[in-house]
Amino acid sequence: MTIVLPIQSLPRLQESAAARVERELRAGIIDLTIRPGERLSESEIAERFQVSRQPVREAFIALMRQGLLDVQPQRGTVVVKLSVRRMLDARFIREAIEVAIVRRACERFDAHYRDRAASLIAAQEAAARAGDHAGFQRLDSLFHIALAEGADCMEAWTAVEMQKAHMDRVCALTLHSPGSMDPLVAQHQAILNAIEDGDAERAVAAMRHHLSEILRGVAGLDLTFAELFE
Amino acid sequence: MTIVLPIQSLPRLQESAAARVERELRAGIIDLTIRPGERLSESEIAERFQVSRQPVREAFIALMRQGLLDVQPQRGTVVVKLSVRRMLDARFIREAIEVAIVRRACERFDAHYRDRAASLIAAQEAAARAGDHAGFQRLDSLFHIALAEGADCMEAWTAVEMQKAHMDRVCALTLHSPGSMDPLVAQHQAILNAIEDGDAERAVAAMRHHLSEILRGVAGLDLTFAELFE
DNA sequence: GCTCTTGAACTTCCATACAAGTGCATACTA
DNA sequence: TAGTATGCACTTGTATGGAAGTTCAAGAGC
Repeated sequence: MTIVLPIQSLPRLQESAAARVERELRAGIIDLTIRPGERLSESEIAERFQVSRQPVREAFIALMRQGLLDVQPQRGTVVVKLSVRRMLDARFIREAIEVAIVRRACERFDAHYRDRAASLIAAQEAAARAGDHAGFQRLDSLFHIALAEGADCMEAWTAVEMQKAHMDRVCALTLHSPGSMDPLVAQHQAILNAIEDGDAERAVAAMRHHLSEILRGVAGLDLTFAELFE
Repeated sequence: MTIVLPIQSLPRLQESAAARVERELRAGIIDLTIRPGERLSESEIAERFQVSRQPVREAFIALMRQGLLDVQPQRGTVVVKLSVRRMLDARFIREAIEVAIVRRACERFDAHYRDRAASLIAAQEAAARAGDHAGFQRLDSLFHIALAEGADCMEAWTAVEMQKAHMDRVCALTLHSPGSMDPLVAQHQAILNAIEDGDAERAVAAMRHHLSEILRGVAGLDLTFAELFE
């Protein structure tokens, strides 16, 4: 007797061409591999990815909605330049949502997610010691996601993620000195401690502090890299 | 001597076909003219709007990103059903951001926007007396926008707008009894008063109260209209 | 009667061709 | 020389045909 699995209900195994192009372009725009102000064209990108213009176009539109590309009809498409204003707007929105998340986490945050958050902090310590900045940043993201998931706010996280990109893009300019990651680990620990204690006000304050410290090293970058800013 | 205006720098006079389709479909989905669970198809919509399938496809993708359509590859596209969970998630995110907006408004809110907000409240009173619910809802939106604009947080408003759709969609089911609009006007007035006094805590409380009252009449609708909910 | 196969009728996804608009270099005119 | 057309090369926007995949029902085989 064979069991027939409902294959049709599974998500497609391979992501669409449009999704792949969007994902890769987005990563490049955020880590500044694709430079702010750079001119892109549908046909050029299509050739690079070996697909037709159509999926590229869909990716462009999606990235435009995220505020990462500026599609000018019949004129061209450019990567939007960095902007202090946009970065601060992103921080404002992100802080508003993440503060609400930790506030809720103080009410509902079961042991499973507490353990996960704790292990992510431990992993960050290791990454900091090893000087693995890329890994550190990935773990940082996972920590924030764990908070959102534990507070049952994943929809809110998707809203945060869009804003986060505008902060990450500016932060990608900062040089990563050896000890720069340690304070961030301590801040994560402070947030988690407050949540475990159920102390909402302390958790909120810790999150606000953390989000402000993330942007610590960006002051003056708009002057140093003036050509990348609008 | 003739002055040549830089026409090329103006935005295109006529919106693209894709934008038009998206705008009209979005409006229909939010006011439930297009019913939750209904099956759409690119070719059918293309024929209805007298355009090709391509711009329709782009509109579908955009609406999928907003959580309004569910595009299933090679299977079909359906209008996502209403969801109490999604509505509450939207309220959570919206409240987080709008609370932050009024908090900031208590610090920076110049006379121009104060007057505008006040006149919008007056207009809402008139609409309420006239029983013009559609106009009332438009003015409600404009009031919240005025707060965001006055607090210099327009980017935050665009984030709110996406979430607002999921609340509006459920609210579109409620019957509008004659006196149902008056409390909302009073709540707007309370928010504005607190902002004028620079009393952040009172403004925040007023906004939270307002947002909870908006969803006052929706309890039990998921049972009355079970077929529209997932 | 029940199970399995198969094919037709749909769907979304992608490739290609063409339409429409922009900007710039070049040549022409006063 | 300065100013003005004009055509070309480029862009994004739209239309259309076909590829790939899903669903469903009719019919063959047992």
